[in-house]
Amino acid sequence: MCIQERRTPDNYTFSTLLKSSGDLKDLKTGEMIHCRIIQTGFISDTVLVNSLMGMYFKCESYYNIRKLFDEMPQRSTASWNMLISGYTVLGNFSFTEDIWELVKQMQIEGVKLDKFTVSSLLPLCGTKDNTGKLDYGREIHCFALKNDMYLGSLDLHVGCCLIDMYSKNKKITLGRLVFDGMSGRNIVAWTAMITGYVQNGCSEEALMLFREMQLRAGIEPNRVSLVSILPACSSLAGLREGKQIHGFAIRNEFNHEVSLSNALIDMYSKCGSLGSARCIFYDVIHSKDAISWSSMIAGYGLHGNGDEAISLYNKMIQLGIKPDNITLVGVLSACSRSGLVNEGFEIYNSAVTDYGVSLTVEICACMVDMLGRAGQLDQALEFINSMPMKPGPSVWGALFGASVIHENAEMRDLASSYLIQLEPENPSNYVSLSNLHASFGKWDVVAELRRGMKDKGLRKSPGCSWITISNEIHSFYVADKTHPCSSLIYEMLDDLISMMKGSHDFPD
DNA sequence: CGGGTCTGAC
Repeated sequence: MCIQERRTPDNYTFSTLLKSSGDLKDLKTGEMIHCRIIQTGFISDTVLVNSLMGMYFKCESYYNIRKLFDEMPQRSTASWNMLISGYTVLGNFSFTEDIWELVKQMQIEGVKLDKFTVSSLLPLCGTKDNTGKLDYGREIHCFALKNDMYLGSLDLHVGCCLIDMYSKNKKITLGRLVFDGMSGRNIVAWTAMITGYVQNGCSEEALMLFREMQLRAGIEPNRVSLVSILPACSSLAGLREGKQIHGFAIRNEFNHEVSLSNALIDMYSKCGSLGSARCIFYDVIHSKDAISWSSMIAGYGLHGNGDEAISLYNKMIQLGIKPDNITLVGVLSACSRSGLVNEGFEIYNSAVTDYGVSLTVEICACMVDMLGRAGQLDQALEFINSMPMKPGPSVWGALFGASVIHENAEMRDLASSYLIQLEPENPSNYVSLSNLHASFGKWDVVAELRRGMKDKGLRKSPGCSWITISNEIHSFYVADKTHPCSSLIYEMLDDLISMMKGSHDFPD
């Protein structure tokens, strides 16, 4: 070996090393570099401390970010952004103060908020559980408008965050406005908009945009965009569209990704093709996750196959995959639909005590539905009274449905009064009650309910079902006689109804 | 020195 030249590392050396150890999530090496930075006296370099915080962020070591932030002599916008990023992962309550107080503090100290700050704050303005902070989101949007983020065109990252924020707050038209105002839209922007439509129940718009992206903008879908669009196919029962996407995924070798397989399992089972769903499920050999199992279990339940759902659930447990609250909803609704009350109760108890599944209002609704459908209305009410949280509309809705089936007027009226109290603006609550009274011939009650709805300006969009037969969509509404084959269809429907009534599995 | 879109539920 020749004589080695010993050089002192400078801030660029450290910065590069920190980036690498962060990307590798190598906390140990990162900490060693941190030591060297202290030893060499670089710890007063603001940019270098920001790099350190970035490394700790990537290594998920958030409390070190706070410590560095508190101890640094000079802070730049990037330092504040790092701290805010830590908050976005940990949530508001893990550090001592409120994040919005922090933003206020930032402004008091005269630190300029930049596009990074804005795109870290926007995701906090739209949570999935509807407790979004739309007002804050709008304010940040204004801030972005007034500052340099709209110079030339809206920064793509900021734009995507805005679309996402508006769609999580159920303001999809505002999201679309942002989308239309963005230039140089890339696949991420298109996918953010498509996802917004899907999450707001606008599946047709989502599919239209997905097509437009490919045909007009010439952008090839990637894995994420395929995963985003598949639920739109599921909710429209669009088997054709779903199969096309599956084909595209195979051609582009996305089909071995778990997330895509999971979305396909769900799509196939909701589009009536349980066999295809099962094929995908058994094809994902190595990397099945809780979502794969949950989707398949729910699929069996959806097709009335309660026993299969239960045995798959047991197999999942045996293999050591931890069920979560959504798995439990799937298996319990399968039990409910197949009348497997005892089995359902057993699963419920073991999930809560053995696997630590935390109770959600959806799980409770499943239990009420299961007990209620089986005619155990008193037990259902007892369950509601023992719930650890406030029973929501889904819970009372389940009790209402069961009381109607089992003709328990007292229970029905109790459930109905809660429903109307909880959701006075939901037309379905009045319509189902009105239809029920109509079936008894109590037209005065019907008239009163209808008048009440009219006074509130409530209208229910009529239920609709449809089927695609050789490229043509045939749709049907209540008492719809407009289809050319109408008389034939009703004839068959009558036959089916009498067959079902003749079966022992039906109560009437 | 830092950022964006993503699958399962009554």
